[in-house]
Amino acid sequence: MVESLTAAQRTAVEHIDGPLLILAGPGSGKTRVVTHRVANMLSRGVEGRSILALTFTNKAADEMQRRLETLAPGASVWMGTFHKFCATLLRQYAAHVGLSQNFTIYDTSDSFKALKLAIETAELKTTEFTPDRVARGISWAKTELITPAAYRPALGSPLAEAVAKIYPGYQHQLLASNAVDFDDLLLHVAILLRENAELRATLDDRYRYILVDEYQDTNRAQYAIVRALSVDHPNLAATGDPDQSIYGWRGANIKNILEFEQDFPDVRVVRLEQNYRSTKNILGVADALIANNKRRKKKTLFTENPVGRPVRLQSYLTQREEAEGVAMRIADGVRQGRTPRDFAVFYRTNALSRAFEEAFHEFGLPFQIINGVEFYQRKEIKDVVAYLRLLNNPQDDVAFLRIVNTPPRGIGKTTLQRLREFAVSKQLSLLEAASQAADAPKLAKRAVAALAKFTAVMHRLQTSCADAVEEVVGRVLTESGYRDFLAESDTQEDQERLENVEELLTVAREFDERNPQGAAIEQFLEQSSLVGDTDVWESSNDCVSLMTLHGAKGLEFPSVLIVAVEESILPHKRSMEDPQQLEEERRLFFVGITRAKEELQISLADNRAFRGERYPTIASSFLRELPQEFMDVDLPSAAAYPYGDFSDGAFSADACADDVYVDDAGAASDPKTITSEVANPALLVTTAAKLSNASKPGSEQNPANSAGVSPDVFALGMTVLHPEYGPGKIAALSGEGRRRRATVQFAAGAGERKFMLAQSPLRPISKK
DNA sequence: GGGCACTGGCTTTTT
DNA sequence: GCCAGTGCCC
Repeated sequence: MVESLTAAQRTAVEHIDGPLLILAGPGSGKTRVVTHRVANMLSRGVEGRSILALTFTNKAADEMQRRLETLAPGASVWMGTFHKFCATLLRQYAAHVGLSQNFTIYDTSDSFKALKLAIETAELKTTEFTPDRVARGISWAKTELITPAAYRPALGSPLAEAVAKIYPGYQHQLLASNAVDFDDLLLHVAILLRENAELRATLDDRYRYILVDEYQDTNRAQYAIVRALSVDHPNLAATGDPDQSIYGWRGANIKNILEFEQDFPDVRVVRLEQNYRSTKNILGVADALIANNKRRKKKTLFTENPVGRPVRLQSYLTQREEAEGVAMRIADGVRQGRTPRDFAVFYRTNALSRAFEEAFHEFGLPFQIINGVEFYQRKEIKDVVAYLRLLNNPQDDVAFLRIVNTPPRGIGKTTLQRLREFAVSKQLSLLEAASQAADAPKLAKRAVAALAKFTAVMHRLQTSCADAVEEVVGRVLTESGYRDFLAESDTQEDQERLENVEELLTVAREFDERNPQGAAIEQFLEQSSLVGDTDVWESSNDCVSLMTLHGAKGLEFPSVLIVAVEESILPHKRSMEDPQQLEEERRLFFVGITRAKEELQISLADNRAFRGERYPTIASSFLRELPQEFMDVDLPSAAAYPYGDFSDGAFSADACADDVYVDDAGAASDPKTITSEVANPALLVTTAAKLSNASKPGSEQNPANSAGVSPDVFALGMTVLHPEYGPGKIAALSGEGRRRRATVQFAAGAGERKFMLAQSPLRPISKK
């Protein structure tokens, strides 16, 4: 097996003891090297159980596992995400940090609720800062390994002061609920290792060989964990690529990889620079782009692959045309012998996916959205899972509050308010408090009875906890009344919810099949909180994949289309000010480009709807960093203003490398760059004005819809005509002017629909 | 106590 | 455009 490797790859594969840093460019066969290395270690007598392979995503872990399985069938090497590893460890040592072994893992929205509870309990006012920002502050502290006790607000930062006030209460709330948030999984373990020398030594010895994938994405907590396990046995192999560091926003510290060599002086560094994935054109574009970053380790990417087709840069008039154009390209490709799964569409934010979904529907192209609204995030699924959580961990207050009145049992705000007061005063969990509700002062008889009903449900369910998960879920659905509640509803939404809930039964069954020895609900819950449903994504589905650029990391496709490459989308608005964040945006683009094996199209639209309104766009400043020698540029529309000089070859990376962060005035002084024209405010204004005139008939004050009717004309009870749904009656109205909305009840089976009147094709056919 | 309608606020990316 | 929180009415 070793023969098929290059010299650099072989060096990495044959390295066993001592620290190793593999700097692996995109498509350089990193996973192959890592798995071969593990196989090599095993064949040299290293025990599987002493090897620990940590990844950042489940996807990466699965892929590694799969590839290792073909090289060394049956090897039992621990592979998984940091979070999963920490969860497993923490279950063993829960008592050390004040948890019980059956603790719950809160996802972001659960944590958010816990935070609000903490704020309420402490009767703190957070008028100044939204819980959202406080949550981020706490999360940041946790990834920096700062405990509530150690937290010191930065001087002169009101937000930090708010965090300082709330953080201890939040952490108390979590511990009282026997729960952890995502950051806690790492934090608790890192602290545990720091403060318990004996345990640290034991684990260091247990996991003698550690591999960390995507090392550039590790945060301080992860770094601390890995370091703590590599003191006596510093056999740490880190793989990564600083150019693909795209998680700085959640605390990833690119320094960890940039300074690896200082951390481990005897490290062997291997550079994998040959790319086996992409064509010369694609790689050329990627390489030129990333050369604009200053904070990096220089790498020379090269490939022996064919030149391939030029990279296309394509503009469209509207986002709709972009979506249709992309769909059409893919449909063409399929006609010429490709298959849908060869294609992927990448966008910066999930919100951009909609236009493509619609266009793909229209063209009859099968597609799947990776990490859209995840299954486990859906309300109905979270509801049912909350029952399981409360069964598994009766202290889980967030779960309690979620389901105590779901389905409705006549338990309202006031009741819960009083119940909470009672619980706090008696130091009880909410479920305990509920079962002693009769003793609570201020609680009405009716409320006590309603609570008793709920606790009775939970007690009945408790008796069957040990059964197969599918059975438990089934009983939850029946006993709780949730299934009947959904089944009796006649809205279509609830019917879909019912289907999803039934789907959860399938998920549970599959889980049972995989864990025949009757693994507890606990594992099922852990899976549901730590593993998204990305596993569903398999190349087995012959679908076009739609995903964010972040989601694309680690994947590859024969043909890639990156869309909406526009200023304030890529780079994102929030990242444009700060040079470091801007570099991260560039890396994100780089990651997207380097996913492509054979074909790449980069596109943008001249105007785009945002929050329901149209805006003219500005081409991404990154585009001018792409060398046109590798490209085929098609910018047909008049509004392609930023590209006036494209054909002059003003786009070499060097020409622009230094003024990436320069403000408008600075860039405008150079007439040869794109920004020079983008930055011309006058030009922009003209374009904007032209566009809004073209796209909005009628004046700003008196907008008319596509049927030429002003929104003001519509009135409650009026009969209206829709070209597709036919006649209907206006059931509700709200808003004013452009934002005026109507709910229309249609006669012919179209049901009830909502419209923005100014954009709808509705027209009145009779007054009242 | 529950349901509905309206307003306002916000939208990056994910374990 | 969407959701969540709020306030109002039954």
